[in-house]
Amino acid sequence: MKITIKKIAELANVSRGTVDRVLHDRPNVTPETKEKVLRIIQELEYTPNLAAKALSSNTKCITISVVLAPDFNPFVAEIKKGVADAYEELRHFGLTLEVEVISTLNAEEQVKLLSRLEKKGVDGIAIVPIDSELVRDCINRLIRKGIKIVTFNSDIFNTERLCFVGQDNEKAGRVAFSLLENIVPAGSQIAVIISSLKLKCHQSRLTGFMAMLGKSGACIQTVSIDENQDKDELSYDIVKSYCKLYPQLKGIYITGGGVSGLGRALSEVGKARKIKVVSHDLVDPVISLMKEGIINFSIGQNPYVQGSLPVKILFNYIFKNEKPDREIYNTGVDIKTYEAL
Amino acid sequence: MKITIKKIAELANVSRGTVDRVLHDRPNVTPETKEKVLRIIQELEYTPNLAAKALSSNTKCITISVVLAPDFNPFVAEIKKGVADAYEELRHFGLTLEVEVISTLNAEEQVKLLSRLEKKGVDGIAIVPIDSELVRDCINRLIRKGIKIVTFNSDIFNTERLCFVGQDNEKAGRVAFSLLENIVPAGSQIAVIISSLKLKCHQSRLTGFMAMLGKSGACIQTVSIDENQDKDELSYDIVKSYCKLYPQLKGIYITGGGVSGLGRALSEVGKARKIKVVSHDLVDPVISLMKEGIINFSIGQNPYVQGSLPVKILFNYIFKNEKPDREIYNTGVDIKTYEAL
DNA sequence: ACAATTTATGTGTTCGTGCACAATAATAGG
DNA sequence: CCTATTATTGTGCACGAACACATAAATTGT
Repeated sequence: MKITIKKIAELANVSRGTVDRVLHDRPNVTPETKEKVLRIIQELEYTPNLAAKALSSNTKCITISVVLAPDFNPFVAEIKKGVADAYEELRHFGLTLEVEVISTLNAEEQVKLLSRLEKKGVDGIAIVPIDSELVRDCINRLIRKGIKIVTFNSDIFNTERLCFVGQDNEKAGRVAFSLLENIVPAGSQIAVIISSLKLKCHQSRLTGFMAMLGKSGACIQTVSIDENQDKDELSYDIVKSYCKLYPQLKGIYITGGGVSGLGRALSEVGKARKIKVVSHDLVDPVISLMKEGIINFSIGQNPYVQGSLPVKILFNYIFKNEKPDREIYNTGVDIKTYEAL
Repeated sequence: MKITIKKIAELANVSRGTVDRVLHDRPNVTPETKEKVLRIIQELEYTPNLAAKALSSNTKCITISVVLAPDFNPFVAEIKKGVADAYEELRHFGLTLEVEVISTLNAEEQVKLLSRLEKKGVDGIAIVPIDSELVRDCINRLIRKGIKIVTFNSDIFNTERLCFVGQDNEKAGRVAFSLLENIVPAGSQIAVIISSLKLKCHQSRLTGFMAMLGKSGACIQTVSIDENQDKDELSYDIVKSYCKLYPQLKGIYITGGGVSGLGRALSEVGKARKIKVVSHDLVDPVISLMKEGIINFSIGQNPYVQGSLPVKILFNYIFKNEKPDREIYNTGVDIKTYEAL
């Protein structure tokens, strides 16, 4: 049995127009009428027919922009695929989509782009925000203007963004630990190279990793934690010094970039494939090193979903008025070996 | 710029009705008219507005049935979630969905169910087919009657099913090898327990696994391959004899069920956590054993996609007349540790 | 009390397709 | 040549929601 506006109107002894006004919370309806209609709507569990909705309001399409930096590369392809699929699914409902790619990780440029989108009058934005005051203020301004914003891949705090779609970094850290624990002998010494202790996502990875260490039965020991700022040169130096300081070192967990430097150092000191390595993401240097067997596992974060879900969330909110049911949507913690790519 | 049937009609100097006839390949259009209209359609890259399409033809909805056996359990929840999400996405286009659960792996019952669906007049069926002549014949009969069928999770050969959605088992086998190679010392002896050498999917897993052995640089050796018919008792006996015959055994790859028996045997001979184990799927006994550390990795196969994709494929074919672009859709080879669940 | 407003409610039309039916053109049969 | 038949083409309406506009009821001011 199909519930339509017309049917509700009949049951409530009012016209279609009145039901429409109630549904859209428009003025000029007496409280009693409104309540009566609302009750019937709830009783019959009315849900609007999206096809009809799209058809009738297709003159004024929804516009959603996806903003992403093209730097983290093999990633971006998957993100774009996710965005494209979501669009294909939703365009029939009157969604217009624009993908804006900024070529730098520059906060000013991102703000400039956001301001342009604001002027253009987009309804929603999915963005990988750069964590800076400039961007934060800009995002909050757009949100106050009624533009809906979802962050993905990397979050930005103190904003009223709808929600965030990205990895559960603590879980990723726990998984990294369990992988290392599996591939090194019991009691082994392992070390951690973290991008920056200041960055939330890397902090979380470390937190998750260390939490596992604290558990009973943990059979490896962490001997050192160093920052490499995602830099190959720093990784290189750090790994070289590790090999000197800890000749018994059996594993390294590297939370971010700079894997090439690590690979070079390990090869030079003849420890490649002897010291086991767990890294993150499936960027090109990681894939190469996995192929060579120098990196044993890398933890992926499902860029496809990071592309598709924000678009869907924005659409559901703007078009269907369905609020996202949580503030953080975690994409997978995907364990990858070279063969599993 | 939006291309509609009306616009095409104007450009071709014909009526909407004629364009409609051309679009649906209906009779009574002169070849010249048809060609003219077809040319314009192609030139303007007309794509029908799905919303309008759904709206106009929502009296005669498409009906798709999903048939699955509830045996492989935690799985089924995810499959159902996938089905539900696909439905939620497509119901606005006039899709009706029915999920039929058969409680046995009995071929006759499955045939009975299929015949019922046939009489009922469903448009499409997504099914985990039981590999038997009975089912094969039945499926082919329904297909000849015009019912579209997609298989998932497990395929059935010599049928004209639209396509199959399931795991790439050879890849899974390769991944299993790489996991074992990572977690046992170089040169270790490992053994394989396969469900049945007669079942295609398990064969493929073994093929993938052995292919890796053949590669240069493979640093483990396989000492034994045995069938356990998914039975715990057989696993138990096999593992016990392994431990006796190969005191140096360091790893086991088990391609199917019967993991509990394996776990029991390992514990009894004091080899639990000493012999590393890679298994398949995330059924309850596997999860328990992963928690205990007895199974180190299990390879999942993305039941969510196995639920959602067949529904989408059927819908696209029946509603939009879009043929699937391949015959086999591989769902992921998901490496799982207990922490990554 | 009556016109001018404001507030509440009702109606008609639009979106793009699909399909039933109406109208016209072409052909066949006598 | 005219009618019966068939092939071809054209038109109207329905689907369900949104919105502009039309009407009716209630309120205000004088």
